[in-house]
Formats: sequence, structure tokens, C-alpha cells
Amino acid sequence: MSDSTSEAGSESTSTPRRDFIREMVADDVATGRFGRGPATRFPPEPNGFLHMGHAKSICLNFGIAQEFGGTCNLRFDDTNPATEDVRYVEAIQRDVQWLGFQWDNLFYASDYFEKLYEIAESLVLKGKAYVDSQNEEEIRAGRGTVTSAGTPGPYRDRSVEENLDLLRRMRAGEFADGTHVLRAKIDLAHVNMIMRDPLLIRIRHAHHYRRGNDWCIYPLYDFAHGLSDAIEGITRSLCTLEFKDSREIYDWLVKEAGFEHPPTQIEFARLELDYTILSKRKLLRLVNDGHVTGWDDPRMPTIAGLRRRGVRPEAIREFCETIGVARKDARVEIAAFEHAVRNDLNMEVPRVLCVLNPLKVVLTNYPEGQVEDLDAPSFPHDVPKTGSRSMPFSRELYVDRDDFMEDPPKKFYRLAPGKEVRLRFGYLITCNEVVKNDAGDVIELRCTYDPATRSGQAPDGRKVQGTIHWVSAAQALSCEVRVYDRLFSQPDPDAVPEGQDFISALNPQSLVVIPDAKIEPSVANDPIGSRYQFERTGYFMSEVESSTPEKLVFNRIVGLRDSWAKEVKRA
RNA sequence: UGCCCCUUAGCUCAACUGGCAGAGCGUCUGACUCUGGAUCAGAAGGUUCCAGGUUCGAAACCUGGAGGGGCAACCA
Repeated sequence: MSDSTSEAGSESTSTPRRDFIREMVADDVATGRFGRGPATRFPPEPNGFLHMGHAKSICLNFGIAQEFGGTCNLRFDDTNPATEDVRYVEAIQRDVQWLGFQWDNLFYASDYFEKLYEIAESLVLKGKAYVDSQNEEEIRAGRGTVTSAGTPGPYRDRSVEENLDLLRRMRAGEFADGTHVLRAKIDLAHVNMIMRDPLLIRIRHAHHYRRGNDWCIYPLYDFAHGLSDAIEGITRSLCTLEFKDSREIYDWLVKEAGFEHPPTQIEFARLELDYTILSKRKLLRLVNDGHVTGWDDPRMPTIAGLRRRGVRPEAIREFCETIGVARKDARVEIAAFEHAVRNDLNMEVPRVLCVLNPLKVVLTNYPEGQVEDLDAPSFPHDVPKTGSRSMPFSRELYVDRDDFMEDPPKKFYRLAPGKEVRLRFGYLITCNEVVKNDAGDVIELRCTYDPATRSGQAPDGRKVQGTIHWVSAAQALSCEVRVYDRLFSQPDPDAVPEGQDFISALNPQSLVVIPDAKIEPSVANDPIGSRYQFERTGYFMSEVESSTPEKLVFNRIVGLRDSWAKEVKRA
């Protein structure tokens, strides 16, 4: 952010490191090469929900506009009637805004169809484009291969008049799908396959979600994209690496169309994240095949999913900043994202105690019927926030089953027969007796508390290693907790054995529902959607769709780092 | 097999036009002594893929090699 420059003398020690794209934009500003301010755009196709990969692009495009006083448009690249839907354009707008960005203009490539058509005619007139009437297979065959040149088809040298006539009749709807296409006339032997007379326009008698049935010739990506950028006065068109080879046709088209100071394409590496998948096509399959509950399933890497899970936009922006932008394919560890999420939440959300897997504890020497209120600060000492709540304490409590072992290994600092632990914000207790049912399951612990240790400290100075969380049985609220974990069980979900696909890599444990957890009563009247750290467990948010005042439901946003689990794994 | 891109710490990545190779995660140690897990501090960790060359100086530029990726959709 902008720290004040008024601070004395210190040479800009905090000049932010710039990536290669920002360097270029800074240079554009310095040299005035475009004759206009920096202008970027975020151009999603409305055929799915936005995900983390888009978040990277959004932060880049909108971020550059903010930092350099430029503009950033939201443009829907809606040139394929088969896949697009208003529902997606609405979701995309909501997600961009939720991330904290506002576009300068909202545009649709489908509004440029007429303009694009005019450009197409002008290319025909210049002899730079022709109508090809070969079928798909013939065109493919005529393109050659990466190592051999293509061969001209029989329609390549049609006259300008014939091309123009055919193009007009294509537009008028006289021809069936696939009978003709408009192609740029460039070079069938070009080393760049994309330049071998790329297809510009195809016939599609289909319903377009915005144009209805009034338009039947649809521009292909390469034709529409650069020219749309140029029409909007974009200066730098930021896209991912796989479009590298498209840059040549991009430049060719904006030049042939006669744009002054046309935009220039810059490519950066697309984001890949461990243990998840960032491909709209594959995410759509998860949705359609019912592997998740929808695009906003909290396990999805979509913006909507992360929002529902409880992640804040600040964390996503912070993450995008830390991963940077470069020209090398980057696979980022999901741990880095989880770190950003914790880092954000740590400074923001209050701590509460929630027992996920309740085990009853009876304090045999605590007066029956007595309830005392313990004061519990909501934030640890190093979070600069204040506030506290009171926690009822009584003879019957719940602690977490994980915090008790009947036959503990060494270095287990929690409850075990004969062992003493500290109850967070409360007394030291010692376990004296383990009660089991007929099946041999532990159903209750009978303990004694030390009345002199209300502060958590023993007056005699004895050390107690473990501190565990707890709730008072009578006052605790029952709640449902949905423990979300990684969607896939391996870092690269596509790296599966022959014959299988990413579906087989799904993590069967990605959602574990705990129907009856016990949470301290202080949260009872908090608004739905409140976030907390459940101490020693993780960060949680009350589920917006499912929580009711009668029955709270919590999503686990992210767990805490767990060194004991690591210790266990090591053993 | 043609063209293009990439190769830097254990891992994932930075390093503007050649000028002391840096982060995050992970690991280890310490502090806070009421979160075993938060947070903070410190440490360890490098033949910049290899071989040559240019230069006072190369991760960066040049040549060759090795390994990985992209491109031959009427998708974007």
C-alpha cells in the first residue's frame, strides 16, 4: 500500500518489488508509448464460476489499474453460444466485487459482433481473408503438421467479390453450420501453426444467451480477443502462457484492422495449486457429476466456494500478492494458501472453545449445582484487539476425546489416568477414574479439580504441561461442524494411473460432518457468518446457508498447524 | 521431428535494462511460560541444469548439450 512519503529522509526502503509486467507498464507510463493511460481488462468467458486462477488474473489486472492510475474493464468473452449463460455472468460480477475490485466499464464481446464483422469485410476487401468451404477434416489436413507445411485448399484463391458475397450470405443465415468459415489469408507454411490461415468466423445457428437467435456467425477467440482489446483501448492485454503462440495473430489482426497504438499482449504463468484443480472444464464435471454440491461447495477452489467456506477476500488478495507473477509455469503449494488464510484470520477473529468430539468429565469434588463465570479474553496477547466473554464452569464438562488417552505414549501432555492438565482459562484437573460402557468404550472421566488454581497457575508452583479446551455440559450449545479438507488426496490430481482420471484422485475425507459438537454459549447471539478460531482446532465460520439460531452449523475454514499430529506421524 | 517458453535453497517461486542471489513453506533452536498447534525471534540450507564463450563483472548475454512444458479445436 502507499506509505506516506512525508516521513523524513528514509530512501524508499520499502519500494515494492515489481514483476516484469508492472515494469513494462511503468515504462509505458514513463514513455507515453500508447498515448493513453494504462488500460487493462479481465476477460472471462461466462461458462463457469471464477476460481483461484482467475483471482490471480483479477488481482493483476485490477491491481495494475489501481497502482498506475489506469482503468480496468470487466469484459465477458462471450463468443461461444454453446457454453455460456447469464447465471455465470451474474456470478462473475458478484465474485469480482467481493474480491474488492470495481471495473471501470462492463463490456461484452457479443456487443462487438457487428464491429468485428465490419473488420472481417475489410480484410476480405484487402484480400487478407477468404471464405473456405472445406469441411473440418479437410481444413485440418490442409494445415499440415508441426514439422511439415500445409497445403492450400481449393477455395483459397476465391475472388474478393465471391468472398464478400459468401461472407454476407453467411451473416444473412443462408448457410448451414460448418459449410463455410472465414479464414485469414496468411501463410500455410508458417512455423507458427496458428498463423496457417487461422479461422476467424464460423457459422453457428444457436441461441446465444444475450444475442438470442439474431446472430449466426460467431468469431473465434483469436479473431475476437485482440480486436476487442483494441476497440476498448486496452494498452496491455494480460493472458496466460498457453496463448503465447496467439500473440502473432493478435498483432497481425490489430495491425490489419488499422488501430493506432494497438494493445500488446503479455503472457504470464497460469496458477496451479496443489491438491485441487483449476480448470473450469473439470470443475464443471465435479458439479455435474455430483461430486460436490455445486460451484459454491466449500471444497471448491472457486471464489464462491471459498467465500462460503469462510475465507476472506483479504486472504485471497494477500495470497495473490505473495505468489507473484512470472513467465515460468508455477505450481504453488496449497499450504501457502492455507498460510495466507490463517495469517489473515489470526489478527481478526475472536477465540472460542468448541469441543468437536465430546467426552464427559465429572468433577467429583466440585459442588453440585454450582456455576461460576470464568473470564476469558477473546484474543491472545499478541493480537492487538480487546474483548472477552465469560464462560460458565460447572461440575459436568465436555472435553475432546482426542485429549484423553487411557494408555498414553510418552510426551502425551493431555488427560490420562492420574495425569493433571489445565483447562483453558480455568482450573487444573486430575483424572482419577475412567468410566466405560459394556462395550468397553470410555464414556466418562471422573476427575478432581484444584480449587486453588482458578488462575490456571498452581500456588505451589508445580508445572502442568498441557492445556486443553472444554465447555460446561449444561450450558454448551450443540452444533454441527463440517470439517472440510483438501478436495484431492494427491498434489497433482491429474497424475493418476493409465485409464483413470482426476475423479479417482478425489479425497473421500474432504468433508467430515460432526453432527453434535459442543460450543461455549457465548456465540449464541452472534450473527450468522461470524468467524472464530476454535482454540487448538482451527478457524471456523457459521454456515450462511444452513445455520439457524436453533442449530448452528460451522464450516472449518482451515485447520491450525498441528505439530502433535506430526509427532504422531513420525512415531 | 519444426517453432516458442522454462530449468535458481529440501519444496514452491522471486531477482527491473549484466552490479553483494532473496521470499514463503518446510526443518531446527529459542521466546511468550494459560492455544503442544497461535504469535514472535534466530539459525541451518546455493557449483543459479551441464560445457564452453563475451565482459572489469553473468542467474541474466552468445554457442552447444541435457531435462521439462506449450502449439497441429469451426473451445477460450
